Amino acid sequence: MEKDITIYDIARELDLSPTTISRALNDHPAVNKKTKQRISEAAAQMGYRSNLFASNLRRQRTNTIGLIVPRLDSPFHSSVIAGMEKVANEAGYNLIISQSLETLQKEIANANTMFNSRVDGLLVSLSFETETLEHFENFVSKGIPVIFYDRVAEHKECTSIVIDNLQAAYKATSHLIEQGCTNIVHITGNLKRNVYADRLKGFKYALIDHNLPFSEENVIISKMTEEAGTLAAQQILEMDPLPDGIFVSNDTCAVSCLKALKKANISIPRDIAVIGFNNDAISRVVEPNLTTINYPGQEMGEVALRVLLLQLNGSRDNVPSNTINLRSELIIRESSLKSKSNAKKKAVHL
Amino acid sequence: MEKDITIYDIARELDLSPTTISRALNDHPAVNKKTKQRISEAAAQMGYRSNLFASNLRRQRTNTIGLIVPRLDSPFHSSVIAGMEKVANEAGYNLIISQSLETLQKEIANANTMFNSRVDGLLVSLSFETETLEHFENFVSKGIPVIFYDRVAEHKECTSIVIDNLQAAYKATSHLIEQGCTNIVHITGNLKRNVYADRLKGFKYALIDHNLPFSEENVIISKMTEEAGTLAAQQILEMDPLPDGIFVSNDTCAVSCLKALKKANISIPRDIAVIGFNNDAISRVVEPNLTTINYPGQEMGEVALRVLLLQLNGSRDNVPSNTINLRSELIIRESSLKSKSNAKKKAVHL
DNA sequence: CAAATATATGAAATCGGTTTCAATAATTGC
DNA sequence: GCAATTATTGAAACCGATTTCATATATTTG
Repeated sequence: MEKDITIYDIARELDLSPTTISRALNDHPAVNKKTKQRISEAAAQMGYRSNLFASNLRRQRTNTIGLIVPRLDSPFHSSVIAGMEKVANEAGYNLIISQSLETLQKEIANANTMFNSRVDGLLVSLSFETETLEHFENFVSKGIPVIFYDRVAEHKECTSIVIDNLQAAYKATSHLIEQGCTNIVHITGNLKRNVYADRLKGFKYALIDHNLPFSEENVIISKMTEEAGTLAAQQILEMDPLPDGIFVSNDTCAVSCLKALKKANISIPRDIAVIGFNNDAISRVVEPNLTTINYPGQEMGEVALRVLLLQLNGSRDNVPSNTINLRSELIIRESSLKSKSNAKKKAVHL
Repeated sequence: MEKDITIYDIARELDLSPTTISRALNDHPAVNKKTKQRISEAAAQMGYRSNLFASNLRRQRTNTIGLIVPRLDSPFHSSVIAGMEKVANEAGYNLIISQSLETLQKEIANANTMFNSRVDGLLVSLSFETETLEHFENFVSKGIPVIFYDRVAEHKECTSIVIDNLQAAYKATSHLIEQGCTNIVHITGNLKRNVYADRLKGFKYALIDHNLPFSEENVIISKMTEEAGTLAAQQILEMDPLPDGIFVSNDTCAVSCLKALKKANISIPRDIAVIGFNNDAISRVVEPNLTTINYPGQEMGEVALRVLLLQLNGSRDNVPSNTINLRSELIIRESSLKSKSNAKKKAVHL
């Protein structure tokens, strides 16, 4: 446990001032090239490492970006994070990550920690419970950029990054209708969240545009977990008449629902067609393969981080627009194909 | 963008010294209760927030833990991280996360970043390519605890957290043999990594103990991805005679292999029994359901972090042991049950 | 009641870079 | 050859909290 080498040690060694050492190590133009050379050699040889705290303290920035996510153990969020880490790493930023576990209380606590850690920017995907954005006002009023992605909320100072959930749901529902479904159930999550509210809207509009009735009873609000899918299946099995199509707001829930229906001797897609959302790995494994919406997680993460970097480096008012929409697509697989003849029609880009 | 409130501002406001403010905010016993009360009220009212850099600079610690992981978008690693975040958060630590993407070069770069960020401790699961632990010597020689988990390597100063891969593989292989398999293929990853080397050993020992021949040709080394599973299936289909059992070192690869075999009209488990590793969600979705080893990701994350906290807070020599073994278990499902009569035998704890 | 102890507070140094302002040395222009 | 400009370096203040050591007051003890 030897003590750290500081720029003062290097300065003493080379008989220069700490000022020059600091400048040289930051590649400041006002330092002679040869001096720079000598200094960087000495630094390497002496095993110097910069003290980021001293630096941060003085410059008032941290090169650290905060991330608050509902759950870390979700395929979608882990691919988003993978994308974020990649871009952040390349740009020399650290990522501090915390999870709200879908509770408002933890989301607030995490936001405060991030604020005290003085992150340069914040990325957030909201919890189920969140109603207002008060706990992010600290950031906004200090000019720290906050970016919402996927589970977003309107804020005039903040950029949001989403896919067009309404349109995706509209396409999915329309596809079910084209397959001959007339009595479709929609399983979705907490309607406080845009993703679920928008998908419900898309579902509803598709029905209306195709002259089908919309009924509240055909909408099941759930936690969207594996268990929730099983429960939803039970609920569906008690419906009379049975629906002939189900549009579920994520694949985890869609798959467990599908499995439970199969166990009850329902034929998929003949009796009931099923569509999920996310294009998780399980959607390609379940039998029949699940029709779903391809959701660009990694790309969303990369875009979110790039937009944040723009706001950090560029001028503050450099924000191109308040909401960025990423492309998503309907991936048609067996679970929704009632008419086999349609099987050729592969992927519909939205 | 108002300027920050500091303890000096509070001191001036209350006509006290910064020393007292600092102590009061840290709940130091030598400050009068009433004074503390006044100070914390003033702090709240003035919107004070502690400057962690100043604090870190002075105390020479960061309350930050570094994590280097091969990939963020893996079900196993995301559950590990979820566990770590939970414990870290409760203990008031931040987690800085980066991914090596299975390359040594990025692992080194990330380790250096962590070192410069002066993390209080480091958690690592090694990349495929890593051969030596030189890039962690910085930490060790400064007394910064480094903990390896899952993909570990021997280091006399560092704790490792693993499951007993050898035993798990032994049990899995023995189970295949009990089901009547006599010609078993093992698909696994880079043997530099303990997890794969140990599983190979367990595979080999089980064969030997049951008087079955071990042949190098029955071991397929792959990247363990979805594509690798499909490729491995092709390789297997060209074998003559076909094997009657396959033990794969992860579920992703096992499932894609199983799917490819089914597509080639191989009956699972009748023609070939299949066992995976990890107990990912897909193992419960694929048909037939996949026999696999349940791998306690979340728990491993929690334990890793708790051990690290012990080393950070307790005495440096408080390390209970160099290697911590977590329990894993064989979960028997249809994909390996050649004799249906055995179906009752549910889970074998290791 | 004096001495000893406990309680409460503050002055000043410190952590290690960064930055402003000033100074000196080297170079250029006319 | 001298003024003007440019290149290079340094002294000292600063960022904001923590901590050591000292001091003043309050309380207890013999």
